[in-house]
This record gives sequence, C-alpha cells and structure tokens, in this order.
Amino acid sequence: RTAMLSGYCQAGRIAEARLLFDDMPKRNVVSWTAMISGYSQNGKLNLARKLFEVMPDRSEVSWTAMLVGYIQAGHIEDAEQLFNAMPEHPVAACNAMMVGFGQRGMVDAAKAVFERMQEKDDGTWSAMIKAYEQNEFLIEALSTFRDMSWRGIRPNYPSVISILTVCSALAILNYGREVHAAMLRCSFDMDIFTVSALITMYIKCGNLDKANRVFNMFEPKDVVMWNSMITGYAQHGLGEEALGIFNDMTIAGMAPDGITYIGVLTACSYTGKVKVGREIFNSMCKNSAIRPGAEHYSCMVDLLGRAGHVDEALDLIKNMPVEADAIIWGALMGACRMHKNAEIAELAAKKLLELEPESAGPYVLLSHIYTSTGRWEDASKMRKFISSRNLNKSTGCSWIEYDKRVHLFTSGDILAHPEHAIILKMLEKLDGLLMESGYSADGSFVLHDIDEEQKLHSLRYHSERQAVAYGLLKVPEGMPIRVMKNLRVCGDCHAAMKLIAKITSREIILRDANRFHHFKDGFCSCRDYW
DNA sequence: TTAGGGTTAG
Repeated sequence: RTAMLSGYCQAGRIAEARLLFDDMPKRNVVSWTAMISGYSQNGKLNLARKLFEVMPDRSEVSWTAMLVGYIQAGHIEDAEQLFNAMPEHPVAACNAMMVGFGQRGMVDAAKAVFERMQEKDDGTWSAMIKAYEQNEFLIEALSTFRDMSWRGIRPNYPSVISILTVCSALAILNYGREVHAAMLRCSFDMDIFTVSALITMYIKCGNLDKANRVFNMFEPKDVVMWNSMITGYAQHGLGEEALGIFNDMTIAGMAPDGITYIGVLTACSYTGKVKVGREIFNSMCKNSAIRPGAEHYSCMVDLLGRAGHVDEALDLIKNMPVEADAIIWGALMGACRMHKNAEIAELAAKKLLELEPESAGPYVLLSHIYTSTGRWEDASKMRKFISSRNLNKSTGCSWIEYDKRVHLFTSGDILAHPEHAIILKMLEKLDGLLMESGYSADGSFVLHDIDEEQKLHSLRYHSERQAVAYGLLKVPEGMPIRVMKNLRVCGDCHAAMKLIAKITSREIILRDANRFHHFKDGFCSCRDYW
C-alpha cells in the first residue's frame, strides 16, 4: 500500500495518493512520511507541513522529507529553521541543507555544516564541491576534490561533473586529463552527462581535437552533446565546422533546440557569415518549433553589427517582438565600438545604463566616445563618475597552467611572481624583437577597449603578455602555449601576439572572456574579427 | 519513505 502511495506521488498524482492515504486502515511512520514527501516534492508545502505537525511519530526520514521540500522550493530560511529544530542531523539532511546553502550563495554556511558533520558520505563531498564550484570558489573546489580522493572516497557523478566544470573555468588541461583518466577507471565515460561535461572541458581548455574524438566515440548523442560541440567550434572561430556539425545533427534526425540556434548563430557571427546566419534565423522564425527569444535576437544583433550593419541591427531591435535586454544592447554597443559609430554607441550605452547601472563598461565607453568627439567636459564628468563610484570593474588577469600549478599574472603587479626577473628579461627581449619587425604600440584602440585593463606600466606589461612570456620560458618547444584571460584581449596585445607567434615560431592559444584566439605564423584564427 | 548531474549569446 505504501509503495503504491509513493508511486502515485512520484507520478505527481497527489490527489489519488491522498485518497489512498485516507483510506488506509493502518498508517505507520513510513506511510505518513511518503505522503509528506509527496506533497513537498510537488510544491504543496503547506499541506506537507500540516501533516508533519499532526503525525504521531516522526522519523529522521520524515524530518528530511520536509526539509527537502523547503529547499527545493527555495525557502532557505524555513529549511534552516527546521534543520536547527531537528533532534538529530542525518547525513541526507545535512547534504540537502548544504546543497540549499550552495544554491543561495551561502558558501560559508554550507562549509559550517560540512565541517560539523561526524559522518560523511560521497554525497557530502560532492555537495561541498558543488557549492564551491557554483559560487566560483574554484581553488577550494579543487582542494576539496583532492582531499576527498586522499581519504579514499571514490568520485561520484556530481563531483566529477563539478570538477570538470572547474577545469573548464580555469582551463587547466592537465588536471582535466587526469579527471578523464579517473573517469575511464570508474566507467563514467559511459555516462552521457559526464561525457558532455568532459567535451566542454576539452573545448574550454582549447583542445578541440580531443573534444572531437570524445564526441565522435559516444553514441547515442543527445541534443546537449551536439550543442556542446557546435558552441565549441563557434567559440574557436571555426564557422564551417560548427555548421558541419549542425548539418550532421539534422541528418542524424536530432531536433535542434534553442541553444543549438544560439551556437549556430554565434558561429556565423564570429566568422562573418551574414548571409547564412540570416537564412538560419529566418528558417527558425518560419518553420521551427522554437520561437526566437531575446537570446537569438541578441545573436542576430551581434551578427549584423559585427559585420558593420549597425543601422540594420538597431532596426532589428526596434522591430523585434521581444523586449530588448542588457545583452542585446551590449551586443549593439560592441558593434559600435568595433565600427566606431559614436552616435548609436551613445544610445546603446544609455539604454544599458538604465538596465545595468552597476556595470562599468557603458560608462567607460561613453567617456571614450566623448573624448573622441571632443566633448571634453562630458568626458571628464564621466571619468569622475566612474572613479567616484565603486563600479564593477574587474581587474584584468591572465594565467597559464604549468607544472600542475596555475600561474597568475595581473597587469600592474609582475613582481608578484617568484620568477619575475627572468619573465621581465623575456618581455624585454620580446620588445626588442617586436621593434625589429616594425611593430609599434599605438593608441588607436581607445574606443575599442572597453575593459580597460589598468595601464599602470607600459602596454607591454599587460597580463596576457606576461603569461605568454612565462609560457615561452617554460613550455617545451613544439607545444602550444595556452593562456587564459578573464577579460577580452586588448587590441594592442592581439597585434603583438600575432607577431610573437611568428617571431618565436610558437603556437599561442589565448582564451579571452568571449572566445579563443589561435595565433600562428603571424595570423590569428579570428582573422582580427572579434 | 530522504539529496546529488551536462550545454548558452555580450
């Protein structure tokens, strides 16, 4: 009888479950708990709570079922209260509480529960790792994963996925490879969820070949896996390849979803395929089950604007059936920056200010626009405003993985690295070589560079250049130098990278905030279109 | 009868 009751609950047939419950001649803790769990899993928290209050005895499981209901509904305060009132704290309840704290960004609270637990299971560890990962405590996530392995606890699915996500974010390819090896040992390479995370890890670490190999080997693929590969090629600026996968996907009979279209349109945008992009967008509007949303319009604004059709992009915004959000205005602003369209840039920046008053980008752009159009007073007002308010202006940093360690560089502070002496020497040597080949740093990127990494020293100390210099010193000949940057690469550094790759005959793979640049032989895979 | 999973545009 209780089994049937929970069967109804799991199928969401709560009313029938309740009838059965009321009809039961004998009810025990288990059946009461099943009913509570049914209500709380289906969002009927008040009913669950009523039963919980009147039930004759409560087991640990009843408490936990009630707790999980609150957490899943996002009522973290109620959950916390209940948790504190519990006579005992079973592992399942602690784990659930940690997940709840993690989802609400309360990492310290999750950690406090974690540390107080006498008994931990694999779920405890993965809940802690996930809380760190989702709140961008990436180093803590890694060390917790290490700690877990040292204690001989085998990784489980959620922890493997979390840790792959961390590897993707930090672009630590070698660590990611080790996780891949561990996956093979645990047969997690058969699981579609972890394999998708694995593909994304290889893509975000800049190793497309490996991503492609894993992708090709896995059958049957689901839509997410196809999407991972399409967006991966898009990020690397490989438009043809992305469209090829999209085509294969259609042949395989897999229906695209909204994210597929984001990936394909981005691929077109990054590679200047305006015609194909338009066709795909039109066919999506006409005969697809997926209606284009704000995210697709933003891809189109980006596609048109990037290609120089800034007016058309603005028209599209004016005529589209959805409300323009910050992302759309941001895409338009980016296009104006690229094509130096001060007039529309001002409009876009002002719209953006209304929607996101806390971000520094639009203010910085506006000040550049005012400067370049001779509106000195407006420009200085804007600059004062930027410095007077504590706006979200992240400092630029770049990093490189070497010898199982992440080496971090920031623009102003090269002395922070223990090996700064040889790095500085290398930077100076590069300067000499760049000069010889006719390179000169110019200031024509003012309108171009919105992220404005603080230029405390001269341009050559930008963080990405420090990281590349370090890579040149350490990464063995013949291996590509993989550098990551948290912001968009600056135009000046982009030009320098092309030359550095040529002069030193090295391949440099740079991941910036948006996409990848593969520098080789004096050229970049983005063909300066980024 | 209790928790825990992947992809996304600027």
